[in-house]
Amino acid sequence: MITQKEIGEKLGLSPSTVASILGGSASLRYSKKTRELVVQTAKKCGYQPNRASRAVQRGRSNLLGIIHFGLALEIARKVAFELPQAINAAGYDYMVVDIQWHGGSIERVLNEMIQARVEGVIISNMMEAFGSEYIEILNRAGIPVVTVYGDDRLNIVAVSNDMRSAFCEMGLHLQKVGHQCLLLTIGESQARPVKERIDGLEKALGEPCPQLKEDEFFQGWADFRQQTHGSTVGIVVQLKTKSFSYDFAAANYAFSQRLFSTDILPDAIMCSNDQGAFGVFNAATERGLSIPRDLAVTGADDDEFGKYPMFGLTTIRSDVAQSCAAGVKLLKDRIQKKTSFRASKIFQSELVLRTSCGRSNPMGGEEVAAETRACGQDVIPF
Amino acid sequence: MITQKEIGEKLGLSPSTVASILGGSASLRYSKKTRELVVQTAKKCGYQPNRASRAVQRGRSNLLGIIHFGLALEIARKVAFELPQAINAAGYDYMVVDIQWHGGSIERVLNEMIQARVEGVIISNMMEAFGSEYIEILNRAGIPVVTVYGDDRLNIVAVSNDMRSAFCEMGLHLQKVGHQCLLLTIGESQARPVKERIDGLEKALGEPCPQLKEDEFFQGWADFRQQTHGSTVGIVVQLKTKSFSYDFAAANYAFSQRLFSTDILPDAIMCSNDQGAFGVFNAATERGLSIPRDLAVTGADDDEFGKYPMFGLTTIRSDVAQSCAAGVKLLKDRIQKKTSFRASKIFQSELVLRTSCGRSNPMGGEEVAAETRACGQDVIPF
DNA sequence: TTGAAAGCGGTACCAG
DNA sequence: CTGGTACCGCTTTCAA
Repeated sequence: MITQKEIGEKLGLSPSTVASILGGSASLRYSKKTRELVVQTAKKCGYQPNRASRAVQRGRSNLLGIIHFGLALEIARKVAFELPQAINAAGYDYMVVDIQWHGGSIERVLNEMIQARVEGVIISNMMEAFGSEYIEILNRAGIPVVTVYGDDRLNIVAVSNDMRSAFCEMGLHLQKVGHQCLLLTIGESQARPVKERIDGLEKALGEPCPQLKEDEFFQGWADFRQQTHGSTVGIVVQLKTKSFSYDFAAANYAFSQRLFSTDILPDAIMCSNDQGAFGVFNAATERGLSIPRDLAVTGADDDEFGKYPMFGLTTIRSDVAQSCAAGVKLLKDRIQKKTSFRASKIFQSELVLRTSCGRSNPMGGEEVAAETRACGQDVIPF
Repeated sequence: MITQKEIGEKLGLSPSTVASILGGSASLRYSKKTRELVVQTAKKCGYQPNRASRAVQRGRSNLLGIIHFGLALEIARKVAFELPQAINAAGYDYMVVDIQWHGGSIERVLNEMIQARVEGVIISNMMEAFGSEYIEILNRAGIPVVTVYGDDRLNIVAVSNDMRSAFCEMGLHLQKVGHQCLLLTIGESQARPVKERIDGLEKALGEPCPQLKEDEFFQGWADFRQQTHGSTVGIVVQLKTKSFSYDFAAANYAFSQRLFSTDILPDAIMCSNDQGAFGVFNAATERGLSIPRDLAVTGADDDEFGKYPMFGLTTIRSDVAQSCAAGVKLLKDRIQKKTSFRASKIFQSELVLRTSCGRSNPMGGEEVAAETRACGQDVIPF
């Protein structure tokens, strides 16, 4: 790989001349002839600036770090797709790391980022495993952090969509079409996105829901169903999920198998995301149950698969590009010290009504005709 | 972020002393007291080496580049998961880029890699869009290239699994259980992994198959089916897929809808991958067809979803970790000039028999009982 | 056992 | 218009 110095030697020019011309900063002061000569030679020899040298000299890397927690969820892949574009648009380059790629070692991932001297970090779908001790590591290194679709309990700047309003709307709709016993499945996380889902359901029901672990739930399920028959109720069931991976499909599949084997069905199962809903669908099919005839199922995230008539999944859609762009903007502001205070951002989502929740009008022809409804409002707290 | 120089100033030591101790190379020559002092101080102050400075001085980045073409396919995500681990195990760090993240601009991605001075590049699931002009760019920059599950027509070192043997085995099995008219759907790529699938099917049939574009296929389908009734035949149908994205599910869904609307069914549809098979499943369900009662469907890649009883998808399983490790090893050898010649590697795969291909014995209890059968042999050509 | 010094590939400032 | 020079953070060699 050719260097500026070598180009200078080739042309009988000093390295600083070549540097000024290729660096672009003061290139206009040089004669057109020299400029063209240098630029042409550089191109001919395939010169590309050395990012590392530039970073050393400038004292800044121009890099933002992106941290993922696995890309199994389609929503995470949407973020993975949008963030780099938003970052480039903001004039930064980026480096991507997935906690899973390092066997779950968060510390190692953070050290890589610090060694690369990233100027800021964006964490996608931040899980609880990312505790305050890790935020502290980044703080000590002077690296600001923003999370997109993550937990904001650690006093981090967070961008998210208003899942509370969305799940409330969904709960209201389920009631409207006649469902009374609503079951919400969540994972082991107690992070904000999860809390919002629960809050939303409770708001729709007008009362708090019991929140049970899987085993507790099955101990009381039969009695509960009998006693509450005829009234509108909700239960939150906390499923076991592996840490560092979102195996919602498997968790909801296993839970549904067990649930269906009791032969006592709720009216609707609301899953935290579409992956979970697919797990319910699989268990239902296996058991010979039909959705939505025997029970309704809903998800969240608007995965591609849910659009197919096999599922026709009622879900919640968020504008991922919007959130990613906002996250990058907030991070850039923090890097440039434009904001010293916490300035999270919440966007509204859309309720997408398809067939799985038992709507009256059936699906259309070639494509599933989906209604959508805006949920929540764009909010800037603090 | 503290530097070695600053640690030296703090302790009244010269920067080179600090450097030698923290760099590890010659640290044993220093007194135990000095060593511990430096190491403790560094830890206390959160010192982390500056990757860029180190790269500048050493003249090498210690980085390998990973290029993806989208992570929608589960097999691509498996590669994304395994490669970093294999790379770290080989003593390198890595940078990851997805062509999709840059709106499909391969050139831009390559320039990022070159500017980061990666010492080698691994391309995952390389598509045809990655033409010889791009290989040429990397060659000129002196960067060796290896592809895992990619095309090897460009004279690149390639690691792959023996899809020819696997598809042959699958074709033979389908015949064994009574299927005669076998339809193989492929995308627009003519890359080696695709060719191998076709070759495998043709080997199983003992004769070449006609290869048709979607429209051509439907022109002759009814006649063809009638004329070949009672004999074992195969057709390859080339579906339209978007470049830079593997939307196999959508392509196979659309094709199957059209196919099923003719009311003339093949005995089996073999898809290039499981995603495609899911598309067929969706179209079949929509049409009220049952798999495998009305027709058989097979895939490849062994996606998680295919294991569920909803699909019970017969598929082909490859050891991704094995291929990734081999790819990294080949790349490392090329970087260290241990191999000047082409040395690709082919591993065997496994045929996973589930219910979708219409086997006699039905699925078991909790899990789908799958038979598996080894396909092909580990081969080192050249 | 320690430190001085050269150098990696750039950037940026200033003198001529 | 062009070139000299200092410097960024780190590595490595060699002399003390």
